[in-house]
Amino acid sequence: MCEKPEPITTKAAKKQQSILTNAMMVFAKEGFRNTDVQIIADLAGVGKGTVYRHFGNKEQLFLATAKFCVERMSQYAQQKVMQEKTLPELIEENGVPLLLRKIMLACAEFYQKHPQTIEIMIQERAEFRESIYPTHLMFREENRSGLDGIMQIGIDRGELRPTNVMQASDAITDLLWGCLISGCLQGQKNKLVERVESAIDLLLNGLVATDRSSNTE
Amino acid sequence: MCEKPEPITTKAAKKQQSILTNAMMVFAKEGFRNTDVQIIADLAGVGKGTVYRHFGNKEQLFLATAKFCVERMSQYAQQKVMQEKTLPELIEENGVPLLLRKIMLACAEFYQKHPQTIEIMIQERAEFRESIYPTHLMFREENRSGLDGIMQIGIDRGELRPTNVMQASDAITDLLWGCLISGCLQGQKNKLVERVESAIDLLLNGLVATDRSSNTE
Amino acid sequence: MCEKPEPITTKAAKKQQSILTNAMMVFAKEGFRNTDVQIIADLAGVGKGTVYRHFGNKEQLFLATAKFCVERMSQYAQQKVMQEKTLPELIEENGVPLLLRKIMLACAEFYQKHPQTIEIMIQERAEFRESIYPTHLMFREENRSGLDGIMQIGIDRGELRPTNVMQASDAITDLLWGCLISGCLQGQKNKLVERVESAIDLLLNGLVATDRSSNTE
Amino acid sequence: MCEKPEPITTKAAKKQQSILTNAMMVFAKEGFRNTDVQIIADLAGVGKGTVYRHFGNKEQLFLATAKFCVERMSQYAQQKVMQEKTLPELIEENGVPLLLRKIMLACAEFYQKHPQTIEIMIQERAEFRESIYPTHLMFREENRSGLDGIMQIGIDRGELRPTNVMQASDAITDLLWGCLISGCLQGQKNKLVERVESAIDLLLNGLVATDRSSNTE
DNA sequence: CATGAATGAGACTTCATTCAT
DNA sequence: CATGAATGAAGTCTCATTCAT
Repeated sequence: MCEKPEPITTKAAKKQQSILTNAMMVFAKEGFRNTDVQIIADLAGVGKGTVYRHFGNKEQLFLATAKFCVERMSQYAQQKVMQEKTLPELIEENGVPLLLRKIMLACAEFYQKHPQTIEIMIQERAEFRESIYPTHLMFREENRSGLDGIMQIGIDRGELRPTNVMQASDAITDLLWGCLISGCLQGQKNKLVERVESAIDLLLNGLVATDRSSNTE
Repeated sequence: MCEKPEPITTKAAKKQQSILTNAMMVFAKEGFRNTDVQIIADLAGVGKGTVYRHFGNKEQLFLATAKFCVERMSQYAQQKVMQEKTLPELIEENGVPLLLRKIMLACAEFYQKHPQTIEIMIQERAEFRESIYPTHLMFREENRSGLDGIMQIGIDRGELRPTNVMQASDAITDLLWGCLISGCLQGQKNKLVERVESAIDLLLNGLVATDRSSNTE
Repeated sequence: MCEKPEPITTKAAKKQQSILTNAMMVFAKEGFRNTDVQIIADLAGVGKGTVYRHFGNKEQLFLATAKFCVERMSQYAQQKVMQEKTLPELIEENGVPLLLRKIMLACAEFYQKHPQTIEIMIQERAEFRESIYPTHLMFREENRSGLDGIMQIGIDRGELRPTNVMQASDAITDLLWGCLISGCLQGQKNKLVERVESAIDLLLNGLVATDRSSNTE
Repeated sequence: MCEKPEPITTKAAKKQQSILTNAMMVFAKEGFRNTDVQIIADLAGVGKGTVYRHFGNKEQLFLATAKFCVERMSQYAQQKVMQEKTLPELIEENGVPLLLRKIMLACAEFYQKHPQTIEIMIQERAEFRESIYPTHLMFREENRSGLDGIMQIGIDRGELRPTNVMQASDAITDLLWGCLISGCLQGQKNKLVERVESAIDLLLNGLVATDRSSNTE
């Protein structure tokens, strides 16, 4: 039961985790510039010096926090969508449109549970502007080929209209982010999933009436 | 008629304009917290005290700047789309889908010309979070009924699929914002229009292949 | 009586003077690193920000203080020795050996009155080491040609032994500094003049018995 | 009796030596306040705690370093000058003036080889000011009687002019220090010996032309 | 009404010292 | 006895805001 898993690594890691978790909360709540590192240290139950020992300076602490957030998101979505299956299995099971929907909803779920992550991304841009490449976009780039691949398969399978795959990837991701950010700004952090859901459905099926003989009938 | 364009007020107004314009540039480039009010005063060619006399404090200066940005955007889009015509005329001329497309592109055009506006919106959230309602969302709310109305007409005319109008409005606006922000973050401020264009087209027509009957046939 | 001399320049200059004077005292008493700029500000009766406004940062404040010290020394010695006369007049009046003696004693007098200056020079070296050229050595370089010139004249007049002028200049200045520093370190800041006096006399006349004929006779 | 040269003590002594040697280098290069004890510990290959165990605190470590420097100097000069001979033998061999010259040059040689020692002395004053009696002056005091004695003998032997012995001792030592410090500050650490040599020669023989009888002849 | 010098609260960061391991 | 992670006091510097001129 009590397997005693590497005590040394664990203790140091625990402390780092604690600092990052609290940093996430405080940065999200107060904003980067408005955050006093002392507060984070206090909440994490460590001295201010310890925070600096581990992360160097406030900027690096923030960047580490941003990375931490995105990684948690990545893990969550991976687990939620994949559930130990392979991509072909998932496509076979769901079909491409439904799979895309599931992926987006999995992301939305995470952000609804941890809306601080969105605030952190906004803070990151607000503070660093062009000087760094946004953490969550790095995640997006890393997974872009996956998304593009799925879309291509969807087109090949005749489930998606034959469109430019990259533009479609951008559109679906931009839509997700638009929903998340607007949702946050409107103070509806607890309705992110449904907002994303309805938006994705509209994107998948289109707003325009498909001709459509049937309508006039 | 209006023979004396009150020179005094005008001079004061000019100064305010100058301050706001420079504030916009500096806030967008440096971020709210990283901006020294002195710099804005210098660029505007006035003393620091004057800035404070006109705007009270740094926060109010920023908020005035944000409002200034959004109003400029509003004017631009209005003019670009309406061109002295009435809404019914526009719909008759373009049809609803094309009109929606035009509206979105007009907005995108403005933001591509003045990407600082996007940065300002990000700064606004980053600094004030829940404490104020975002300036650009106020614009969105004000024009929501217009957008909703157009969509309803589209549905009634059989040009749009019969969907929840408010959800569709949200989706199209979220998509716009997603494109703008992601475009900015990716350092592609000069491709905002084409990004919005391809995304809107996808949203209008949908990703999923329609009347698949024909495909399988 | 009350001539009202340029009030603007004077007021700003007065404040700078006040800051420098107090900086000199505090730096000399506490050492550069051990000095809190706040203390200097308090003593000068200004805010900390004012000190930074005028001098940029602590290092520049210190360097300005060092320069201030050396300039005061320079003025003092100039006035004390020259007394409105020209160099030839002085030489004619005193002869070279006596003039050298007077110069050294004038310097020594200043340092005895303001021993902080010596401490400042020590601090300068202690803090900046090779990174800057010592302020008081710059003064020394500037006046080197003068000293060398006097010595050359002394040799030409047969009052000084024909030695290497530059080495002699170095020796006499090094002796001065050795006296000043050692005097300070031994806590005999109020005996600097007499220490210098006796040392200079020994250097002028030499330690070795001049054979010499007369002695053995 | 003491056949086992206590290996434990020796090992500890080795560590102390290593710490002191490295402390000397770092203190001389970085200055007292700018030195991070961690750096010394790293260079010495021990933990920071060990440094504190051995020396108590940073100040005591520095003072120990200063003492270490002066002792090394003392040993060097002793060995270089005395070479297993007694004082009378040396005087007989060289005569007093030449012996004085040798002593000064021996000191200068050491400082030229280890100019850090000079920096350490400057640091000592810069940091501690009146609070401690300078380490190298303690050495000077200890050997003062020796120097005074030699001078007295020189006078008695008719080799030196009959001057105040203590003043002469001070002058010659001050001259040495003036040369060392000025040489260092001018960035001529590798010319200390020649600087001292020429200065001492001038002090011994004087600047003023002697027996001017011959001149007028 | 405009100005910009002065202010000082506030936040980052360093590093001497301690102490649990 | 050695270590080095943790601590927090202390000091630098910035900049929003004020106010005398």
